[in-house]
Amino acid sequence: MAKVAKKIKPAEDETETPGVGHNSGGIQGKRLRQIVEKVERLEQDKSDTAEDIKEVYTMAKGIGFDVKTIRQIVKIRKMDREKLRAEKELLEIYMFALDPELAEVLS
Amino acid sequence: MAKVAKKIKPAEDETETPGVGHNSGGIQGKRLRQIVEKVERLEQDKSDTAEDIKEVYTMAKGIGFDVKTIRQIVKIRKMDREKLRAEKELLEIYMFALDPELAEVLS
Amino acid sequence: MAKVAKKIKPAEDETETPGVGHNSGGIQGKRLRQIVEKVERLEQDKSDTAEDIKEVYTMAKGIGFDVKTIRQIVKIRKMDREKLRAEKELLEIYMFALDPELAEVLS
Amino acid sequence: MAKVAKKIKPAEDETETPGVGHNSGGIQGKRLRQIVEKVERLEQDKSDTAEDIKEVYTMAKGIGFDVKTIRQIVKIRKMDREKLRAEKELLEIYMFALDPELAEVLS
DNA sequence: ACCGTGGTTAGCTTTC
DNA sequence: GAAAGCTAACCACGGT
Repeated sequence: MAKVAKKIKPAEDETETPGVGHNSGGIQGKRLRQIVEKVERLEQDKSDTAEDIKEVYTMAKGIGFDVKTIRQIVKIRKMDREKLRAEKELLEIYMFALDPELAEVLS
Repeated sequence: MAKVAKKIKPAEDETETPGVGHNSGGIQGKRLRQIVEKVERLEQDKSDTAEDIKEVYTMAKGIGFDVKTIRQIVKIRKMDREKLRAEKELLEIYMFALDPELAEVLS
Repeated sequence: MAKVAKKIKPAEDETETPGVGHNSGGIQGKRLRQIVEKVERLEQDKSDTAEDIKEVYTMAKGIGFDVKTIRQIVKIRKMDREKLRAEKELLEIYMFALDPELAEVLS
Repeated sequence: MAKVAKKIKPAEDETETPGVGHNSGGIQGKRLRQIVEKVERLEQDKSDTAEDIKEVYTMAKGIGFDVKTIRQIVKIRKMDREKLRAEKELLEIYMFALDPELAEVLS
């Protein structure tokens, strides 16, 4: 179910009643617009970067590399990194189990 | 099976023998590494940006906004933009139909 | 790895031991075959329909219409429908924000 | 580049000048609408069938089968069929090379 | 080179 | 409130 600001109390204080009330043009409406625009800018960045990645692959292909292979390499290296991270995390859990204070210090 | 460099001719010229052959440590190996690392950096950027977006939503939720609503707004605004783009494209197609030369000039 | 039947209990009851075990020729194997064939029939339908769509476009082209234009029109009309749906959804979210109980009644 | 009916001749005969002209409301406009609606109906069929496939998988999952595995099976069987078809085609080519007339009769 | 499809992942929902 | 199931975005692939 959709709650937008479940149980909106009578709203004495503007700063505590955001959401989608009738004061959309007020201070909160401004805030909302800022948030929306911020998200949109970030999503634009994201797809720009995706474009850049595509370009790199296109270039690589242009000089004779096989794109599919490179994708595989990137994927495998990523898996390696994640595996490493997981192992590191496990190590920390062990350390914490053996000596919580020391683990806290080292982290 | 992955073909990495279709034209595996004797390779007299380094610049024409990319791929991941046994000369991985050579000039092409270096080039490949550069490409892979470039892609990895860009993908890191991309997921960093995804993180930022998440943070914005989390923050918005913290000050009382409903995340679902904001997502929906962002989605609709995006659809608006895409629809506009699609209509513009259709218009161009129509113009070509009516007068290809004029359309060419205006584009 | 592919897990086919997580709960591999001793299987006294056929109805609770599906999967692709060694009893492939048994009751469950039969069931599996039915499912696979059902899916295959449906996928056949799907690509048949895709063929039909292609034929319509080919015919349209044959009588002088521009396929790209028609595709664009279809796409825009689809976007219209989706946008309408999205806006309706947003409206509901807003209504919940303003008065959850009333919204519940109206939905 | 977008051509909608490249080089539209002066159009003396309505039946030979479809496309996107200014007579959109006329006989050709009607024809266009029929085509668009036909495509839309077929695309609806297509996604309905896709829905049906999903349902089958959901049901299969419900009785304990692993969906991913079944997908693999369907895919492999499809590849088999295509391979068979390719081999059959190759056989026909051979037969045609050896005895064109006989091949013609058998096809 | 683009479009459409299929598979994967993440977010949202629902249940315990 | 956490865990499981489901929907929808994302991404890589194959065909045209």
